[in-house]
Amino acid sequence: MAFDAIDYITLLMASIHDVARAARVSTATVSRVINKHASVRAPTRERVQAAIKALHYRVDVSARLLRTSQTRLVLALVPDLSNPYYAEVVRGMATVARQHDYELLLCETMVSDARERAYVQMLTSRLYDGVVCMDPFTTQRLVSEQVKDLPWVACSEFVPDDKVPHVSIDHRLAAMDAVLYLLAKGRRRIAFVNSDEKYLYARQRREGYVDALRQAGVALRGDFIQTVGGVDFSLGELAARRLLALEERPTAIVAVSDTLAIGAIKACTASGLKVPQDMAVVGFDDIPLASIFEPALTTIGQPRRELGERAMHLLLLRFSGVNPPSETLAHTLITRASA
Amino acid sequence: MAFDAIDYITLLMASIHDVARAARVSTATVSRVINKHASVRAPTRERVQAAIKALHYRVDVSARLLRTSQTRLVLALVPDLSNPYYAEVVRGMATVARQHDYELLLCETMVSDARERAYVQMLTSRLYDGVVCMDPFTTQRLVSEQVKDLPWVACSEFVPDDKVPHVSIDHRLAAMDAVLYLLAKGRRRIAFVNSDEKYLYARQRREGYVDALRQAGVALRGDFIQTVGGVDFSLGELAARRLLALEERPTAIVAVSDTLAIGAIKACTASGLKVPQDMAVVGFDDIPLASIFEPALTTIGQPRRELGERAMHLLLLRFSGVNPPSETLAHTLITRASA
DNA sequence: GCTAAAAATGTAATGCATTACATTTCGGCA
DNA sequence: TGCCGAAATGTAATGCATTACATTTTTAGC
Repeated sequence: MAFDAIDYITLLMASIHDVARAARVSTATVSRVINKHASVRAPTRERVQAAIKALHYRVDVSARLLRTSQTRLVLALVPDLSNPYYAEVVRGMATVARQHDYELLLCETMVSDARERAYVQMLTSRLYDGVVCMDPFTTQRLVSEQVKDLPWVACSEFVPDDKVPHVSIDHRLAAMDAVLYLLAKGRRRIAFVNSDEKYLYARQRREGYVDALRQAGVALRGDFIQTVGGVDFSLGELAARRLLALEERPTAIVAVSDTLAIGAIKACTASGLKVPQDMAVVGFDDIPLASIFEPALTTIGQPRRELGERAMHLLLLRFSGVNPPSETLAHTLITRASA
Repeated sequence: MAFDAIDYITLLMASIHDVARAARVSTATVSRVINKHASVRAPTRERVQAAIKALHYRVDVSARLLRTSQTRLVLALVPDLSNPYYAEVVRGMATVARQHDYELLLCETMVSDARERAYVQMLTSRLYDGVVCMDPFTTQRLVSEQVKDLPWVACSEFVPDDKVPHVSIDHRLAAMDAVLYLLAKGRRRIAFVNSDEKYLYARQRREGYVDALRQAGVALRGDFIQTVGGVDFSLGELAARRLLALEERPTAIVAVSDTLAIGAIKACTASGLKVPQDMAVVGFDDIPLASIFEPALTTIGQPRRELGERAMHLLLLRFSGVNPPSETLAHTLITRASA
């Protein structure tokens, strides 16, 4: 590629002054053209637009930002992109954001630890007009202490009793529903596969599991609760293997995510058990795979897209100075083959 | 919460001047403390840090940016987050980026169409020091014409013969390997399930499929190529159903993604076929699910993490003014139960 | 205790777009 | 043709951190 005139100009990154000079107007007029103010005459506007084009001019967001302190950028903090749960939630957020001329950016937060400084730096950079946080509530509590002046809403995970608005299902009730369903099907020996109690959902679902059993008068067994620290398929397998190694095996498993449930099913069938006959399995989230897997997964469906949409709506409300109430959306028990 | 002094200050968003005044130093000294210059005496530094803390001061990135034109932010353009392929690639990018003090942000680009303006605006905002693009090459071509002055590398997808550095596997060869493997297993009637040829990988893999059959002297059949426009499980099912409806059914399927392959298997078993006996299926990408699914998926593995890592390395090289050569990484055929 | 060199700190220009307010130009009407 | 109000355009201040260069303070050596 030759080093021609256009490249040269591009290299210099034309400013609004260059455009103004080229179009023989003032910077104010250029700014008016850029921001579509009505009071610019057509010939002037055209001259300016031609200059913008010729010079490859683009607004420098940082300079604009310096005056308007608005980026129309929203940040979504997603703990783990390999968890298919988040994809649809994020899509809900992005859709609503774009309807209102905001752009959604994502940051995967759990990639490495000991990044708290970078994390806080990012949030205090004033580069984003707001944040939707899906991080574990344990993290949220820490971070929100340090980040005071940024419109902030929580989605799925939230600090209970906090003034930060959030959108979520009722995790405790959802887990109860799963357990009650299994009880209704005649299962008594119900195990619980949990991910990591740094997540509120994990804590509350465990509580729901415990409460449901208690209500039904079924004795709790500590070794029926397997907490494996994540939601990978392999961790589901691990949990199931442990459960199968017990003297008295469970006959049903509630897992806090579909991926764990699928891993568990895999381990069960691998050791010759039939699902659901020998082992009923209920998952959580109704990820796309849940209906495809064999056996198709009975699961607690979350309105994932809606969760994202509502979360973004709450954030937009915060932008306009309102402090909206939190919302609890309805979950659904989706019965398929696995239980 | 009471409207106390600290809230008030926070509301006003203290600037470097406020800190300077509070610490009885100049703004230059505050700046030096912030940026960890050596030449500030300990007592001064402490005074400044105390003031920063007391005033809840945070650097305004847009102002800093205005002078330094560096954000240490890198943008990754990801077409589709629900495709599990990308999660690991992105993780590779993020890891390398953070090692070099860059933060990786993601933008899901295929959420809605007719967004090209927003897209270009985002890329010309000068808010990012560089971009790693995984968008379909058809899009890349269009966009890169409009975005001239941003360090740019491509990952997996790329515009052939372009000067933009990229990292990818050899898609054509990979598809050939899949087909050759099936041929070696004695299958002749091999179908191909494709996603969307706006992706280079789709085009090149189809070419590989065609070339492999041609080399083996197997006649091509147009109806054995099913292009379904995406990689959802359900599209895989759709493609398989179409193939099964043919007078002369294929006995093997190569799908351009594991999700399509799994959908196809599902459709096959649903109509009573046994995989791999009646229908051998080979997928692409070796997503986590591939080894968990029943039957476990034979697939072409991509070094996903490494693709991301290398792509970010290329971008970092671009930052230092180098125009590095593109890289082709090795794929692997991973044989499991499905073929 | 004095001086020169080094270290610490300060001054002020700079980057770029926005916008309140000031000025010029235009169109319409007498 | 001349004048007025409206429309169009221009002027210049502003936001905030960085940094070259200038100035002050400290330190070391004698």
